[in-house]
Amino acid sequence: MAIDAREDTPADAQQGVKLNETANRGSPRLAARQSRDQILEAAAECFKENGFAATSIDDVAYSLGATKGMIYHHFRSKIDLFFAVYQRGMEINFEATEPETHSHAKPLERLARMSMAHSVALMAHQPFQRVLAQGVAMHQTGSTTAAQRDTLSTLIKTRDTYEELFRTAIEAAVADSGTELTNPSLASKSFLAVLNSTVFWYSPRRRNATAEQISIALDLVNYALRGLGLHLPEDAIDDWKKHL
Amino acid sequence: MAIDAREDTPADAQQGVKLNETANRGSPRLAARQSRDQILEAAAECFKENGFAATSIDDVAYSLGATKGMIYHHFRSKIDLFFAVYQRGMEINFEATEPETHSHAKPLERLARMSMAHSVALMAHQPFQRVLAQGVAMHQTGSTTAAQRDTLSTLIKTRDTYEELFRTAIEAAVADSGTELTNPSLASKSFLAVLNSTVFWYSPRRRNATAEQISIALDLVNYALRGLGLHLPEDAIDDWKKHL
DNA sequence: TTGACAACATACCGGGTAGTATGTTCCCTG
DNA sequence: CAGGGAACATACTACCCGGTATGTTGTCAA
Repeated sequence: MAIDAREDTPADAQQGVKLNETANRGSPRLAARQSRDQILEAAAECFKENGFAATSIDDVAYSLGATKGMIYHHFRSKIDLFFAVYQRGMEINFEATEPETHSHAKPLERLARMSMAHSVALMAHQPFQRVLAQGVAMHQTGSTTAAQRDTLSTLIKTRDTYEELFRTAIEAAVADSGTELTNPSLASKSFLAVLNSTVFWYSPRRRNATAEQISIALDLVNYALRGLGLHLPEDAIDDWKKHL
Repeated sequence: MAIDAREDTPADAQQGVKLNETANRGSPRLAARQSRDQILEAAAECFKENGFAATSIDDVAYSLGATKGMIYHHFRSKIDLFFAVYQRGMEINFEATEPETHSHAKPLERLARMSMAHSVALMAHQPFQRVLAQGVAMHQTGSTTAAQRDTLSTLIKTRDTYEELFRTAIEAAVADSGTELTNPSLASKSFLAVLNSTVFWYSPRRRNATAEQISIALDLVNYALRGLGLHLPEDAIDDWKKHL
């Protein structure tokens, strides 16, 4: 009986689409998890659209066909909801990229694989990624209370360790190529700036845009690597092109 | 008598610093211009700190030691103020970069000079540049009324022509080098992404940070050019290093 | 001198929104 | 088959903030 749990298509999270009123009947814990996930996706979409400050809890609730009470049942405050979305965004990135760091491939190929994974994940989960960007901007400035600043700092540290993944991979690849970087910190910042640039202009064309995303990612990775003085071998490129 | 007009140091635009109460006595037009400029800088700072939506007119007024009435005397609405700041930011960029486009130097050097000018201006006027970024983000999403969307579109077009400056300079430099770009649009986007990346992490150390800024800009331009498959000649690099 | 106007400050209004307090409806356990 | 609690919805409040209406002061032109 626990399985009238709906397989929600993401498209279900649209404006005014009432949640199945007989839903959330199974294990309460499971139901809560699903609701929470739906809130996170809806919130990510809203935050992406209008930014944190300009998004009201009612906006998020309405996009779920639910009410404010529901959201405050799952999250203590608006900022808490934002933090949760941020965290989910980081989880997405880690799950996409971290496995590649354990690859036994050569440093250059490992870096390339990480970069491709990162870039594609970025385009595939745009709303969450824009929230990440907002969170970083938030951290540089004023997030009112001390408690908020604390949690935010914690979240940013997660991001820092994520960037650290690339930093070490970059240095390994450069060292392996026999060259050297004048300013490793700046280089890795620039490297990620290229990969992250899609956040500001990319929006998926249609369903199953993965081919398009891979193609873009390949170009970006190529550019970013050349900036470091590295070059992706032809066979590796062809390997990726098969996926499109 | 028109010159008790103060030479305002930027540091004067601090929280709670009352404007000289006997100021703005000279030509009313001149006084208005000064007030307007002060508002623009204060607003840029506030928008940079907390973002457009989270910044109140009272915030901006308070940072000037003035009141809401003063600001509404110079600007019709909050969004109008934002647009004015945006426009000022674009003016800054054009004044810095556009002269270099008329240079008779070789395409590569011209592109390099443009990029350096752009990058340094970006770091020297950070608050305005962050407002530019916000404006772009705003444009991608929802800016309520139709009139606002119109003016915003106009402003974005200014930005597009600015990017066009780089686009053509990039293609000229690449063509001159004998190579070719697989995807010119993506390449120029990546190129600017590198140069613009400072907006998200750079904050000036102390007074007269121009040396630091030039040094950073040089690294960024180097990276961005290599991404295109180009290389800045050593003597050009040395030329810039003299300025530091 | 006067009065018109620029350049503000003060006072106030109304809509929107974060957060809360309180129902209501199921489910699941004992 | 109670009744406790999870998972919401409804109703309400208090506050913030954009915008306006109005007051005040100095200046300049006639």
